[in-house]
Amino acid sequence: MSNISSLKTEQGAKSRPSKGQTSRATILLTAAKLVTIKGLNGLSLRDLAAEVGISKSGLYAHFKDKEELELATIETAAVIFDNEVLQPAMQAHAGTERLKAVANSFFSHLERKVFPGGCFFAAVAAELDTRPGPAHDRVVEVLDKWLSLLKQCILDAQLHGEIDAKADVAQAVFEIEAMLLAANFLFVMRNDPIHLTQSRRGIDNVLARLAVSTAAKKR
Amino acid sequence: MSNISSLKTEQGAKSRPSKGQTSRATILLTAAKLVTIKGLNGLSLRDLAAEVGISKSGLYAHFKDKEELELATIETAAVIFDNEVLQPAMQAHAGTERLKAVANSFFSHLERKVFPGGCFFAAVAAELDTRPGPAHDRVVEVLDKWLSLLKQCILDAQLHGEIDAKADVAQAVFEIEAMLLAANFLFVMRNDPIHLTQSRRGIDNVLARLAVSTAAKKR
DNA sequence: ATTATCTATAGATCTATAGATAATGC
DNA sequence: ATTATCTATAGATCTATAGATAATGC
Repeated sequence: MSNISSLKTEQGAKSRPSKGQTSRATILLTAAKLVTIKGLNGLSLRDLAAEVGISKSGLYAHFKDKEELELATIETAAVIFDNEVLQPAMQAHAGTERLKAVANSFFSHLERKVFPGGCFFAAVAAELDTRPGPAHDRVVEVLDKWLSLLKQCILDAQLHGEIDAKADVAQAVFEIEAMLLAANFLFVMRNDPIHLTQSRRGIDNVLARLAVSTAAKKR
Repeated sequence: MSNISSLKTEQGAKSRPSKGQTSRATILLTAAKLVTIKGLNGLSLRDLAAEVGISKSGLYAHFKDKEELELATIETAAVIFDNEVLQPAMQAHAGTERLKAVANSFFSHLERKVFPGGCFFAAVAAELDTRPGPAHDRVVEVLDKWLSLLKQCILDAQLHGEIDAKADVAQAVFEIEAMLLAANFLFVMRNDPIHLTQSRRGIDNVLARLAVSTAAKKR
């Protein structure tokens, strides 16, 4: 509760936001965090309004209906994820170095609880996987972009000779993604950073195998 | 809708169950399936009653309140998972053979859509990870038992000399679990069995590495 | 943005009743 | 055969809460 609303204090203690300034951005940041705990479905406008500190009707000044709020929340989460995880990793050199940087910034965003319920898109994807609609489609888009980034890292690593040019790229992406998903799942469930270490080592193990073994044929 | 309720026809067309026989078991089977689509939270008594074909009040003849129904549903899912995934695998010899059997029966239960939304416990765990309560605790128990089984397979494999006795068991369990979680996540999301194949190969890759490399030191 | 209000739906409770079974009387 | 009783259910209804809208204030 209070620990969530306190997160908006990042805006600075200097100018305490007057109620009239409780902006769309604040609503969406709060919504994005709450969604990882309660789910898109479980997030009620009442709870959200209370958490933000405005009335329920105040939300309707910013969003036509709940669906519009949900879609905007997803966009906000995508921007946060981009800023917190993707952009920092793009500083690293392409290839395995960048892949490890992606993993590390992902782990960091879990540890710092950028979203209290772990990776926003893992949580929402699991909730929406069997429920069609625009929200589902948008989440799948973000995940596809994420997997494309992982794939590009593998391809670059091949160009740089860091991993075997004959390696099965899709298989490598699957295994890396598996390590990251498991890190999120287990870390959120047990709140034990050991799982981040295990995931990091798991990725290293995958990369080590691909760097050496030229015998890894596809069946 | 209809495809879910039709699943109870396994009881046989011979003795069409009279309304008086619409049993607790039918309710719980239907509930377990629906939960993997709508979530524990998203499952309304109205929807469940409609799906089963009884009135809302009929549900209260079997369960004190929704929480009792949720807990009973989790128990039912645990029994189904045991029958569909764990028991078949226990037929295989202990060690890597059993580990692969567990994975295969897990994949099979996904492909056959024993639960339409994929692995019941992965779905519910993701939903409940940050929401305390008896349901959460019970789900964690089931997952712990599951991870213990994977661990025992690795230990047996070490005894049989199938994998390096110096291998880090917890790390191996993490990596195997990662492959299984990713299989569920991606298969449910895309409905493409390629992800089951990738997961199977991922597990083979982990086991192959542990069988050979005695150089795999921790850190 | 607020307050007041609306409609739909959530979980839950109550009363009535259908159909079956058990106990009893003749 | 009769009466009492049991079990499982339907239908009506209650309170709380969901999303949503209208009128209004600053």
